[in-house]
Amino acid sequence: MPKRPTIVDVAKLAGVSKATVARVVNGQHDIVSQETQKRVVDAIDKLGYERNSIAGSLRTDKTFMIALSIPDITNPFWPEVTRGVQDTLETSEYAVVTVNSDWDAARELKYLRMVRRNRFDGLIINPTDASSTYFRDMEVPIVLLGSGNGYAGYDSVGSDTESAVQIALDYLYSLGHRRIALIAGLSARRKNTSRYHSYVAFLARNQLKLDPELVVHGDFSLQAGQDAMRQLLSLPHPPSAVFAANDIIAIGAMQTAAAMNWRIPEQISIIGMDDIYMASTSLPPLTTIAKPKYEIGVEAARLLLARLEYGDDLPIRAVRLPCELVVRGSTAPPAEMTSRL
Amino acid sequence: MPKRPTIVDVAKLAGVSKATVARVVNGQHDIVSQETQKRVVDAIDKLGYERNSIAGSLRTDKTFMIALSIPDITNPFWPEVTRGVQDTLETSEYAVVTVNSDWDAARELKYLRMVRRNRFDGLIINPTDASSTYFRDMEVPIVLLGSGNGYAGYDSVGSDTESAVQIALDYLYSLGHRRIALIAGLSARRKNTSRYHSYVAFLARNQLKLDPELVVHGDFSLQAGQDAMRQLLSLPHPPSAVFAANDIIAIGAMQTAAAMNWRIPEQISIIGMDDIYMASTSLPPLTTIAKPKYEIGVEAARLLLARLEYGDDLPIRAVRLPCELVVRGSTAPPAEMTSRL
DNA sequence: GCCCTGAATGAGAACGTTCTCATTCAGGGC
DNA sequence: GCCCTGAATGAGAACGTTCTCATTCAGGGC
Repeated sequence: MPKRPTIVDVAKLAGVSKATVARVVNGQHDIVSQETQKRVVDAIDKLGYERNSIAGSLRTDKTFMIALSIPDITNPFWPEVTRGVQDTLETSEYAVVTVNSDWDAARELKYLRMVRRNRFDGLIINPTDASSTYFRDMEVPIVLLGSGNGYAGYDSVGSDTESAVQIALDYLYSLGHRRIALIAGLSARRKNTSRYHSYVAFLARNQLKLDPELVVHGDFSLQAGQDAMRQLLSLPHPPSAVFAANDIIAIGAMQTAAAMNWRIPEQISIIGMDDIYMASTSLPPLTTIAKPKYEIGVEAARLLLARLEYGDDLPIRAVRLPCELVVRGSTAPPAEMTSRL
Repeated sequence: MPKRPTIVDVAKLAGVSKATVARVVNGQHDIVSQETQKRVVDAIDKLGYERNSIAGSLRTDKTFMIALSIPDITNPFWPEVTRGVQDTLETSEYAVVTVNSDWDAARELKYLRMVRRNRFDGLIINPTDASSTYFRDMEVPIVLLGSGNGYAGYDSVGSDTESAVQIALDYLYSLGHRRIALIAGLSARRKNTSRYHSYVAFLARNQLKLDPELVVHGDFSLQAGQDAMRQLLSLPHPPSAVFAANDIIAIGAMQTAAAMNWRIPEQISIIGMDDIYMASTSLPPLTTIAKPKYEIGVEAARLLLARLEYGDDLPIRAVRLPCELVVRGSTAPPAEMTSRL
């Protein structure tokens, strides 16, 4: 395999110094005379020269590589976020290395070390709980995906979950529902507590009584949704509507309802959160709160680009993007409970 | 921001040459005396030295970066393949840059140039039709995702779609179905023609007549599945079962069937292909042919690693992984058509 | 005619590794 | 005591850029 041509080969063929070739390659056209420029370009074409960005990175300490650390690309929430990050960074010539932390602090730490070793220019990360302490030594701009709670000093991008929950619950209320259940995610994690708080606030605002039987906890799985729904529908006085902490739970809940011969939405309304692709393909299609997934990715990339350009001159920003109610087929006004077959 | 320590700083502190530090850092412990080794390790710890892999890459011409080019990470088929690639390459210390070609040859070409410029060590790609000619100048090992037809000279990993289609159709036949429709993908693309051929072969093998009305073409979208199903169910003599070219089409078909008040699977059986996550969350859950997505990614990464290690000494390999029938709730023996409500 | 200015270009160090040779030196054989 | 061997270590070039200064030189002002 013949060696690839370098800037020196081009310089020799064009009869100029490598400094001049570098000027042409890096687009400082104004500084090089027309005539010289042409000679250089011709030589480049003739040799098929391509700039070696590794060598450039060594000199400039800039790699144009960014790491994106997410829990799992296989989880339907993340591909769109990833796509938003990729599309935005690519237009500025950055390449994105996506890694999956699997919510595992040890894996995450391994990737943080990779970021340092490979001299990546920046990091966008949905952090595990443990990572805060490691960030200190990163020496590289970091943008957080998520609330950013517990990570002072970094830009962050998240969605406005609190008001989104209010929108969902208000919608169910406006349909006439008064007995509304909550299937929350794992109570140990902060964001779910926030959903619970929003739920309590909603009840208070509408003078509704909090019925502990209507609040079920579980993780974010299909199974959790199925189990929770079985529990709710077995109550002596079941809810007429269910708000699930995410779409996967909601779809699990719908499966159980269908299996127990409850008709959705005639006998029970269900509303989810996230608006993953599946939400539109379930039967019935799921009413849900759409999180701006792609935009979250775009915005995170923008914050990082700004930080890369201006460094610490910029104030820390915490961007909260609005969510949106998407009404599909899983919600309707409540029916008389007695009409159940 | 203080400059990061280099191998020279370590050498100075440990009182040895940088060659010796390099030997320790690169794990050639046997060559360095115990005593010297300890001094070097202590110095590394004290300074917090971390090897600069950019500088190493310049010298060794090895970047430990791999590019993975897929159509779109947002398409539910690809995240699992991606995960398989990432998990496998990471254990060999490679980082993976995932890019989305969007089936666009110009985008793809842009990424191929990036691979060259950044001196990536290898490429795993699901190629657009146009790319064959560009591969010549890549000077880097390439593994193809897909059939590899039309790209002689490269390793490839795909699934055995032909026999998978036979398995699906045989299953429907074994349930008693004799009037089986095919919703094919775009006929312009080779792999769908292959599905059509398998369908025709199945009919011939079982002495069934080919009814052109039972073959509908479309693209791979939900919409296409919906339209095709409407067409099929409006026939004077509708099919009792439908084989869809992928799960998205199948789910679209189920939605239309439900909207037209056909009961699945009692009145119409539907079978898909791919086994994306959604297939298990639809109502009813979709019977489908599971493609080994994660394994495809793993195998592609393995082929690439082998090629990176042994170069042209290895023969070209075309791996075909078996598919598997996953029976869920969308298929059943055919009912009397007259029992339709 | 001389000097000054600024445009155009070149020389060469530097980035932080790796890797080839060269050098040092202890210990054993005679 | 001398030589040889091999283990341990060091010197310094090289990878291909970028970038700072230095140099060249044409043209204009006086």
